[in-house]
Amino acid sequence: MKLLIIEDEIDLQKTIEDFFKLQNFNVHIASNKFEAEDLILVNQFDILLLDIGLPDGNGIDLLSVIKKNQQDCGILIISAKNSIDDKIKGLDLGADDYITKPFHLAELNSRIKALLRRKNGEHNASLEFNEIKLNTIEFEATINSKNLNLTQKEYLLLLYFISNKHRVLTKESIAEHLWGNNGGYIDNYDFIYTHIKNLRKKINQSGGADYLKTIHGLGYKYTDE
Amino acid sequence: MKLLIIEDEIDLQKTIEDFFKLQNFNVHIASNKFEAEDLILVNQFDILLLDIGLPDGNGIDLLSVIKKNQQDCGILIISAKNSIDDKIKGLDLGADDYITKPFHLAELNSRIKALLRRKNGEHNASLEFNEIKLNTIEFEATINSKNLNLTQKEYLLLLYFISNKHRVLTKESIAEHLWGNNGGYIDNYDFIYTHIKNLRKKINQSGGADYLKTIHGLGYKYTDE
DNA sequence: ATTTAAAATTCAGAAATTCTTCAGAATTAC
DNA sequence: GTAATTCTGAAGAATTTCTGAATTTTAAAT
Repeated sequence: MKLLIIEDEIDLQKTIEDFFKLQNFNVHIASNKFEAEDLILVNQFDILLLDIGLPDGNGIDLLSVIKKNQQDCGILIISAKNSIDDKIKGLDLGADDYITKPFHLAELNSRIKALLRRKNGEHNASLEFNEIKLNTIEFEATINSKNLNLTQKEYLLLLYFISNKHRVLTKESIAEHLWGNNGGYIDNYDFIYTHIKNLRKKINQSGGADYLKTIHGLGYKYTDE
Repeated sequence: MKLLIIEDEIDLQKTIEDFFKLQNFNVHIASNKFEAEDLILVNQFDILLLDIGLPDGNGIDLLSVIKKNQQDCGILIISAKNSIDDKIKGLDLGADDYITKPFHLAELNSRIKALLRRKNGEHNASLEFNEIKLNTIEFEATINSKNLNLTQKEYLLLLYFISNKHRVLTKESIAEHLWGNNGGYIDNYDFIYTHIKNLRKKINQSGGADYLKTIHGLGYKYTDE
């Protein structure tokens, strides 16, 4: 899960970063509009935390850039003042939720979780594919209700495949999603090969079918066609 | 993917060239405005890397030539640090992104990838011709929604034909498009024959008609006339 | 702080797939 | 009919992917 924090207060930045890194989020940080725009143009995020009060101008201006360059990104606005104006403006311009400073991490957390739930709920009804089910709360994968005992990377891999079933995922995009390698050039895919191999083996040993297909020269696809 | 590098520093030129050739880009080079204009008038590029500081004048002048002669080309400007950053960014010169020297290849790479993503996102209608469909995102060709299972070269070949249907494509231009043989002399077309043969066979075995005609002495044409 | 176990990554060789080359056959143009 | 061009199947080369094992990293427990 890729998260961008746009926030100028270093302390708050760090607190939020640590908190979500603990939950295995792939966390990126921008301290001002300029840095933020740079990252937004180049990366795809799942969640965007946007503080309105930035040193180089009102963060609301960023919303148009975000909307133009982010496909399916949940946007949560942070504002210092309890300014109704900003709230309306922000939600109007496409933000998904709104939280005022100061706030407890717990609240931020539950709002983000709710956002993710809504986002996934929309067009990802249940994370399951034939006999395989993913429990996204417990980070657990089961096959005919038998636990697959996946490691973290294996779980993330399977999650990525199942939430993009029937689509070819290139090794580059897999690397980007699982390792946060942001469009960077990779010359060695050995670790992907290994994790794919191990994932396939576990699925197989639990009686799952060979849904994880290799598309030679491109990447992989999870499908039953 | 056809890339033009307009850059006078030989070292940088070479570094970028090697890097993108590794990724199967079809890389062209110009060391000054004069050379660049020559290439721009004759070729269509997907990505144009333009260094502003050229020996024979400010590269910004080239933008009008580019705009006039390039259909759908992503433009990435390279500029020396602190020179005219703000002007470039502020002025609407028609470039899509810019990067300041010195930069890491990884950053250049991710900016170019992002540019391509944005560019493709705009108009990604799937190409089709009668019963054959090309999904340009998944690099997949289907015939009556049955996957043709093409290899990369076969797919690229079919893509080239279908995006130029009813037109005769010479072996020279096919070689240039698929192998990046830029105007170089070719004395052996065996590999084209072989790929054409294999492509025809796969289309045939999936029930497609013989749309890929040989124009003896000239090349090939994809048509139903 | 040390130890221990699990997970992630790297490595080297094997296997599979794709690409290119080749030689001979078929087709076309003159 | 002859020469040039195109087609074809098969072999060789190159590239990509797979695999088991070794190594390093990480996290947990003492």
